[in-house]
Amino acid sequence: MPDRAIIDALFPADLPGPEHWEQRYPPRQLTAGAKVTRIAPSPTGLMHIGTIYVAMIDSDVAHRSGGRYLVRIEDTDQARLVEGALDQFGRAFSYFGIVADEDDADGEYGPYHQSAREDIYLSYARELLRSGKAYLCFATAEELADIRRRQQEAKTPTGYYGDWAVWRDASDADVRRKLDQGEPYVVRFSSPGRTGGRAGFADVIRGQMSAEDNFNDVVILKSSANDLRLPTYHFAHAVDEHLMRVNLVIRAEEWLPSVPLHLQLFDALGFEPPEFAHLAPLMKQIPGGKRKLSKRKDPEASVDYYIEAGYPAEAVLYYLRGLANGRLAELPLARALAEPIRLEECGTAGPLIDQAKLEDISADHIATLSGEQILAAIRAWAAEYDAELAEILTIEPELALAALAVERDGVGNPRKDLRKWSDFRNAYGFFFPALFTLVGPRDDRLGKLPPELVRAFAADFADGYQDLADRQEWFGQIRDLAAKHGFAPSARQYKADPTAYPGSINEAAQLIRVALTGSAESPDLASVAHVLGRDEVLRRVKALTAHDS
RNA sequence: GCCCCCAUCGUCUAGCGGCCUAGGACACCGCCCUUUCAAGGCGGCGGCACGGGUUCGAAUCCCGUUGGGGGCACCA
Repeated sequence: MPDRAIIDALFPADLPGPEHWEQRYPPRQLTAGAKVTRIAPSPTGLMHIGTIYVAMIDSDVAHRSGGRYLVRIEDTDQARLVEGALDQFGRAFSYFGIVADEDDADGEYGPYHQSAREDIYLSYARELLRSGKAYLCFATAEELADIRRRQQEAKTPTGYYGDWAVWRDASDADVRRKLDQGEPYVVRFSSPGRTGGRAGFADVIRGQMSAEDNFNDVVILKSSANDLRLPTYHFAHAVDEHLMRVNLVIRAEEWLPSVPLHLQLFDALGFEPPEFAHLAPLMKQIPGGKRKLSKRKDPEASVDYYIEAGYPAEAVLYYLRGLANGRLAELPLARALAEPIRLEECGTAGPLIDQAKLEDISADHIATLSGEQILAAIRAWAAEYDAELAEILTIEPELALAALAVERDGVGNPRKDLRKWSDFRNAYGFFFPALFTLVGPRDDRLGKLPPELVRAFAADFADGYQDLADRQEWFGQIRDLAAKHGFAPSARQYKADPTAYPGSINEAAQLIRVALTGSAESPDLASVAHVLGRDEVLRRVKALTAHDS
């Protein structure tokens, strides 16, 4: 046991002991079986879609059980903090409607960001030091690098343990000398584990597990040279879960190997460990294999990717829930969102994120929405990501509604041409004169039709154009003109003798389609024409009669 | 190098000893519908990684091999 005076001198004299924190954060009064869960993002960059995935599960499991779900910000790595990350977290959670019961804004067990919990960590670190369960380590970065190199050469496990852990049993005199010289130190956990030992533990998803026990004397308190004496993840994890009275830790599988260490930490601290549930990580397909979705390499790993593209939150959530519990993927969206997620049903193999599947889900979902709902969502999206569109929609909401009504209102099989809000500009932008560029007779989109024919056809069309209500009658205008200008009455007849016609009725219709929509693909032409109105139709068709300047 | 996790169509999965000739969804292909597209309808392609066991019987249980993923930081 080290000299207590040495240890106490390292901490503020008025630093409270553990009993203070125990009182300050008493056990929660919850019904039996209530789960307290937490999401613990680190503000070192944009939020990962996996964080939403886990948060959604955390929140669902907590609320189903009558428990609490909280957000804890893990900002112990002060060097890697990214400006604005916290704001982005807020936007991301709110976009997906994942609301915390407790966070920095509201909660009895805070502060909920670790950089404000220094005293708490210090208090428990001192306790471990006093009882000899932790020790001061003065090894420099160079010395540690050297140890690692030699271990790798000797093909022995890397780490600070056994004979390598020279400061573990250092004498008080040696420690005092270093301290007197003003050398910075870290606090290391004195692991009770030994090489070759085994550790068993239960995982809610995977059942009984067994792994090599931890024998590494990990750092629990970072360098004394830092302004803030902050803990490493492992130590903060043990202290925070206990004091926040979290009883179920749901996290990604990458943490599985450190469970033995965490269990040792909980035990050394005298804490009851929480239950663990380790989720399979979200993966990405790459040539020749798959790997964990990486924020650095994969744009679709970031939550912002989905928000900026304008995928409806419900669609993304539905997709994610299906990934968590396959059972939910078979259910209709509304039911799947209402059904509980069951940890026992979570898969153990990392699923690949399938963009095509998400888009299919999203298109199906948007097709169930009314024009008003779609417009409201697009306006909210555009306000943030497409200022020009936002302004146009503000000026002409009626036009937007009329455009969205085409093949949507009153039909059994609504159009599925919107997979995300950013698709709107492409699919419906042509309805708005401000977003439409007139098409001339030589435009590539008209195909191979000779410009003279295009001009003549368009002139004739404009001449006799009537804004007929009946779709068949409206289209009759094209049919009649097509016959007059020598187009084949059907694609079949045209195919039978392609040299006899400039094209078929298809090409004739396409001519008007391109003029009206600027695209070879569009909703029903007659409906489009009605929404556009007679004047706008004529303006666009007459542009086809223009002569080269 | 050491440790851990995982393994059913291209993808997500159902399956938890006989109901499996392995079911569904997405993707893909074909046909139908059709003035284009998006849909929709119908059909098709396509899988238990491999090798040993256990058993009357294995996708399902056990062992091994291979393959994939992750961990071994004063990052989380």
